[in-house]
Amino acid sequence: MDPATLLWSRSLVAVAPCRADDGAGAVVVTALDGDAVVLLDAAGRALLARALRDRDRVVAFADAKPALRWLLARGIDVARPVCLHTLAILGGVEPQASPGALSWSSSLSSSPLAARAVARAVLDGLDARLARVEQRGQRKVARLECLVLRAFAALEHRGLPIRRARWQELVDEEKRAAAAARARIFALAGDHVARDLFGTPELNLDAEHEVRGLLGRAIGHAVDDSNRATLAALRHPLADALLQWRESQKIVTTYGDAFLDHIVDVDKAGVGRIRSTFVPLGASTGRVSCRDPNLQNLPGNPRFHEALRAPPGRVLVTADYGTCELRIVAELSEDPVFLAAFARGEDLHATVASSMFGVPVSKTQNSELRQRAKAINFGLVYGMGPAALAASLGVDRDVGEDLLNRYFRTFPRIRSYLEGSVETALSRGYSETVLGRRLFFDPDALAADNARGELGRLMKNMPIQGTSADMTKLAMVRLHERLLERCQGAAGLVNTVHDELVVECDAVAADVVAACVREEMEEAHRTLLKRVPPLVEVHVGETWTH
DNA sequence: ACATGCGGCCAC
DNA sequence: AAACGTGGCCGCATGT
Repeated sequence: MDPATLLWSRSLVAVAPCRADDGAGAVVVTALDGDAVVLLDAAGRALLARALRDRDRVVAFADAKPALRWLLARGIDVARPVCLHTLAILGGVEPQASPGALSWSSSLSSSPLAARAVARAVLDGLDARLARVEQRGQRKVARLECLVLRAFAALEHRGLPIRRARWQELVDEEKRAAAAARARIFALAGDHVARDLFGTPELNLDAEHEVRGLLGRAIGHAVDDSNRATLAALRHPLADALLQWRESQKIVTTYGDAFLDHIVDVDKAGVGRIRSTFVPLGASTGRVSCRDPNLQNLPGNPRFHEALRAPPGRVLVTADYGTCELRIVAELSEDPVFLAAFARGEDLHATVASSMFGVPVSKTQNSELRQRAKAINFGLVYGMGPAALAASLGVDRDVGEDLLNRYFRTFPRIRSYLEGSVETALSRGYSETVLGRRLFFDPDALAADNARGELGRLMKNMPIQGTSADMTKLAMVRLHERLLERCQGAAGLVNTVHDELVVECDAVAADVVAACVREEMEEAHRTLLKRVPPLVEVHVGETWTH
């Protein structure tokens, strides 16, 4: 069929990219009544670009994100993608349940013939996948998850800007620090470490059991593990040196050579790009995961964030939802003190402490009480118990228990909300976010005696963490479309870290873009949460700033 | 050469 | 000391 006719006359098409003999690639477009191969020469690209950016045309893919990224690299943007892979996850379709899935879900087919089979399988499978999604009540979630793939494809395509040489310097500094700490360790260890003929210590600091053995010999005190808390509690120079070595070595190994290898396209100003893979449904709660490399756990140290710098004439707009998860708790529990504190823009931790202890509290007045309230606020999101609270505050268990009792006595709505989360999940078999995102539990796990323990914490946490994910993804969809309208390709997302967005744009557009980011994030919040106002903190700078 | 589990640790 | 949620990456050790 004539490609132009097929593309313009159909509101639903399946698209599969493939290699082509000319090397530029091709796209197979399939509708219910025919297919067309579009070669990506200048004319083909123009035709596809016009047809696929049309908001009234749904474009289905086997696995949309890599396909969208492949198309973006060829100047083609898709306004309304649908992703069968995403629908399968939300529909609870096991990978084994769709035989041959691997054969047609690969993002780039080797020939138009293979791509045609993929596109037809997509069209054939779409209704069944949608039915499963509908059956699970995940239609709204599916719509969001499909639309957000467009933003993620663009984010990956653009890449995070980074000053390669500066990052290398920081890693080199850590290499020197690690070597110095290593020398201190072996000096302090003395005869407790065996040495070879040349005096080289025969102990591998990377081997946890060898480190424990050394600690046992040198300090005369056996330890069950060698994690940071244990080493710190030893209060021994050797343990301190080990902690310093671990800290530096972590940077060197995780953010060193392997990380630097991901930097590509370094420009004349020394700014390169990292194009990671984001997995929008990477976490069971609805959160995004990120890999190769993970851009969601970069060192918080400002020196590293300052190495993430836009090219000359460009800036980074960074924005995050302040106290996002506690606002969600306030919304869902309807606790009057929480709601009032957020409505008035108060310091929530101080207000909570003041309510609990009946005395005035601020960052300067009775700040130790504020610290306790903050620890509880932080932990309750995770379904924390008294022991964990005591540990995080460095107090005895019974003190932790008293604190938690006092907390729930002061905020009974929070207790009943959290208990309600568990009851609802146990009776329905799933936990749910504000948008309606569901996490279904294994019936065997629900039937287990300890379902209220480990599973209970997950049931308390999922609606909170998941609603935060709903909000950030909604903001991404809104912002991506807004920036396309406002700035064409000149501004775009370059990272997202759970409750934070990072956008790169021209310096002269910084104020306009910052306002867009704020508005779309606030509007995403208001779409989901009606009782709590949004708090979006926005920064503009040449580097990633907090 | 790959995969898996684990301890440890980075982020939110 | 830790006994709270979600991830990914490192090295080691063990398996195929």
